[in-house]
Amino acid sequence: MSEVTGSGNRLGKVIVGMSGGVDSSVSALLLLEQGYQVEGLFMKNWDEDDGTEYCTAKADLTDAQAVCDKLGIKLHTANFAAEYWDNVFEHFLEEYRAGRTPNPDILCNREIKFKVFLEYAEMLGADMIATGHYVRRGERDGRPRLLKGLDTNKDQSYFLHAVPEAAIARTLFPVGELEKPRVRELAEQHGLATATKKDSTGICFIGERRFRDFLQQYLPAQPGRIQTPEGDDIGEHLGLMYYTLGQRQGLGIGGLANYPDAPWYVAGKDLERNVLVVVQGKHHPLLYTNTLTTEAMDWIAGTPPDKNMLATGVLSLSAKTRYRQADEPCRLRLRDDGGVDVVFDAPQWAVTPGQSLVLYEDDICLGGGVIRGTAQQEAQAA
RNA sequence: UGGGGUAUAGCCAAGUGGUAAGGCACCGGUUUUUGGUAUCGGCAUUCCCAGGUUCGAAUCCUGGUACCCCAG
Repeated sequence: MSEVTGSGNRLGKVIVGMSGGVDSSVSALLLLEQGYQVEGLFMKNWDEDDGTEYCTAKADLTDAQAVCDKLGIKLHTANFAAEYWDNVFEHFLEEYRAGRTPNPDILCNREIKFKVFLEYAEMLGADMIATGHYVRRGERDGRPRLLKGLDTNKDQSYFLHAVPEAAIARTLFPVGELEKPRVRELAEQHGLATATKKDSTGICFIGERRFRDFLQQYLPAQPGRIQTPEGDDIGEHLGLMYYTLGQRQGLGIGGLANYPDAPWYVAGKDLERNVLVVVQGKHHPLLYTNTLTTEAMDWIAGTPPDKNMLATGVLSLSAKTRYRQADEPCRLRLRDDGGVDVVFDAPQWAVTPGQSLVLYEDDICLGGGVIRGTAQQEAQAA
């Protein structure tokens, strides 16, 4: 364990995005030990009149401040709520209105943390920024690459796949080199207030909440029928936008006289008829597909892999269709509109439009794109 | 108002004299920087109602009530 040097200007000034959690706390600690000139910045990007949320944001700021005090570094604060609303949340709602299931945190990283925050940090004189993400920055052919975190259980590259190379080049990810238990251990050893704080979940900056109730504040209910693919009417839904493919909870479908005992899962949305299509059993065939198409891709390198290399299959590509899912081997074809057609070796469960397909070549995250649909889904729609 | 059948938790449903299975739903915890998934736990002092038989009844008997089916 190197000792805290404090002085170091030779490595430059780094501003760490401090969330009030243990990961960003330890990131700041590690950078200090490595000899950087470190400052923190706490972002508040969601203005909520709701009392409880206000309190957790306030508690997070208090924690971030406590850690900075302990480390002897300055903490800046910033409010990017306007940018968050315009560049993340509006799009989030638009996707839901279209019946899809967006991942706002991916946009939040591209638009806020690695854009607005980066620019703001540079304005404050930073040479680099840092975050508490579990990813690593590597290099290939002299260019920076986004790599999975060393702790594969915590890897967060899925959320950063849309961040461009130029931003990756200016960011440090100290905890990406560590296993999570080690991060907590370091926080403990250095007496950081966040050492045993529970990991936060829920939409970044918005937090945990009853999701359907939250959406209902922005998207009015539009009740309709719940039906099986055969057309049997077995229940009522509150509005197609409140459900997502593969969802089990919240359907309210109890035991039915002429059906087996298995639970029901959402398999599709018929926007025309406002019907939620459900199937029974986790392994119903309608929940599986091995092909999908995406919207225009975000390639971290700025350009897609070489067409010939894709065609010959020399690249061993894998991809996931949602966070915390094993990468699955696949092949892909580039389309002229910037999207890709993907074929997985094995069928994938509940591939969901609006979520992102993220591509990997071993540990290297190549980029990804929003899932438009599967061949099966398009056939159903037609 | 002749015959037959069924009444067990929000729903489906086992149990036919020995002290209420199971599943789904729902609620809570865990996992998780999206949504979702998964996982663990909770969930009928009581079996349509009222009497009776019995050491003991959801289970047997009697009388009601409700619903279903077939005959009208």
